[in-house]
Amino acid sequence: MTTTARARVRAELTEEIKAIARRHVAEQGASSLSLRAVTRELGMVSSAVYRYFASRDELLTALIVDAYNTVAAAAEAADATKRRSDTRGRWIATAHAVRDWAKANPEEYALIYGSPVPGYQAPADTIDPALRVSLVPLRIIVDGVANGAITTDERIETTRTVRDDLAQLRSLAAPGVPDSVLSRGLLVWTQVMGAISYELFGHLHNVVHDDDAFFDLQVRQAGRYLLRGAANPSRPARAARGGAATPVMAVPSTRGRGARAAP
Amino acid sequence: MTTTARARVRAELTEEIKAIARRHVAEQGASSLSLRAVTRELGMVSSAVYRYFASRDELLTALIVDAYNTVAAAAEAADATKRRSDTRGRWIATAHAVRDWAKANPEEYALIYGSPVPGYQAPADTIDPALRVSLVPLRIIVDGVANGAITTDERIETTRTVRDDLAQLRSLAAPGVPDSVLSRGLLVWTQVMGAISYELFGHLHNVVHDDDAFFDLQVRQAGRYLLRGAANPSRPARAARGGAATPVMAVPSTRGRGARAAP
DNA sequence: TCGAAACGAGAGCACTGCTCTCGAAACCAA
DNA sequence: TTGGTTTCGAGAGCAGTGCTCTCGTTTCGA
Repeated sequence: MTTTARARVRAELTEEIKAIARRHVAEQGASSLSLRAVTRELGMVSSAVYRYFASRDELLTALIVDAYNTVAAAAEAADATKRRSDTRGRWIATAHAVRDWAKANPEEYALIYGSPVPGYQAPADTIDPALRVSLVPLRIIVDGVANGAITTDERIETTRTVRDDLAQLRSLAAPGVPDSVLSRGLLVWTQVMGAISYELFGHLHNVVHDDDAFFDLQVRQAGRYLLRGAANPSRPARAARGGAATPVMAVPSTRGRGARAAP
Repeated sequence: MTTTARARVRAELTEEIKAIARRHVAEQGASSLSLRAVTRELGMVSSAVYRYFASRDELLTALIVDAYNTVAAAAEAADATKRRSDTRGRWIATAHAVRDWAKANPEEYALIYGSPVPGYQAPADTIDPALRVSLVPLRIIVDGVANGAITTDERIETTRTVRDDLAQLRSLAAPGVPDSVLSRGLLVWTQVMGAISYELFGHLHNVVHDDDAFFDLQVRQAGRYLLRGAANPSRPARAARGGAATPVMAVPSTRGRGARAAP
């Protein structure tokens, strides 16, 4: 209403600067983003951009915030395609959505989940959007525990400090989720992000060739673990129920036989 | 023997350049590494460094190779402190060693496991040292399968292409390890790296405060999964056959009750 | 011993982020 | 409508960067 013409054109120009910068980042990476190149493309002179962003880092921060929000939106949308009670389906869909976004926007992914570009400071503006992404898997876990899809019989040992951390996280975003499941959830989530980073940053080159199918396998395997936890040690590979701990060294050793095909 | 004086001083100077560059990277990050600053500290003029490294990227590549080798050495040393049959202990020690190195050398960790700094090319010189790191957990898994510490009864479904990838990896570095365990191993390893990256890059700020204890918890939890796989679905939460399992839906729903302490 | 190779110094190019100044335009209140 | 204030873009300039090229000097190897 009371938006003056100047304010409107300012908002538009700010958005335009971000759009061009985003394209440059997507094309050549964040480290080689040049303010001068952006303003050149806008027909402006380099000093003019400082009316809109105080520094190059501030522009990058704006891009980071946008990136967090778009990947969060993608995750939320994928999550919403499944029935709320379909814990496994929601998990798989969310993980794939994040990876798909990452593969479509690798430089933006690197911008937010790779090494921090400037020094080490994470500006306060970025923590809320960053949190928004993590809330998706957390909600899935909350629902999964509530409807029984996630088993809660696992027991963990840890320090008082970690239990406090988990309690705080529970009170903020994961009501009803016991420590063991909360820790398991963080575990599988960091696994998803680690797998995406490993793939995108080339650490699986020449090892995995069918990236799509491999990620799908990993996400399903991790999902199974998320829902059920680790197998009980007192019921080991042996068929025995009578206790029977794992028979260490009872399996024929395959050491020293060199490379050999396996099942 | 036949090393001329010139060759010797050249090797020394090359090493000195790398040392100074490494210090600069550790202090201010890789993105702000300046060749001119390095040569200035050496008392040389900027153009002289090009007699030793063809470009800034080539210097960074040398640092990357060194970083891979030092973290690999740290992992190998930690692995060697445990008995070979102690699969769980070796796993935990190796994971902690990598994290300890990462925390002691965060910028170098970011250099090799963060977003690739230059464009996307991973020079051929870096793939062998990078592989060296991954061989440590692979050896642990090979030994664990051989001596029965790792259960092999899990079954996975995936494509022919992924099975081929796994078979190739098995023939190269993991003899005797079935697909399911190999995939599980890659899963927990990417989890470890994901957890380290998450912590180092600040994604757990204000969520986890006792980083050390939390990482230890996660590594132990992941280690349990690595050894045993996920719990069996065919023996579900129902209180089937003597084995005290989780009663699905028999637990009072905690949704909507807000924050509540959990076991 | 002598030609060739390697080396360091220096100047220079094109580029960067960022600061400062200055005149014009837009805003808002009297 | 007028006049003071704020906002804006342009331009020049500073310090810094990676990298190239040239030019004497030093060292090597036949």
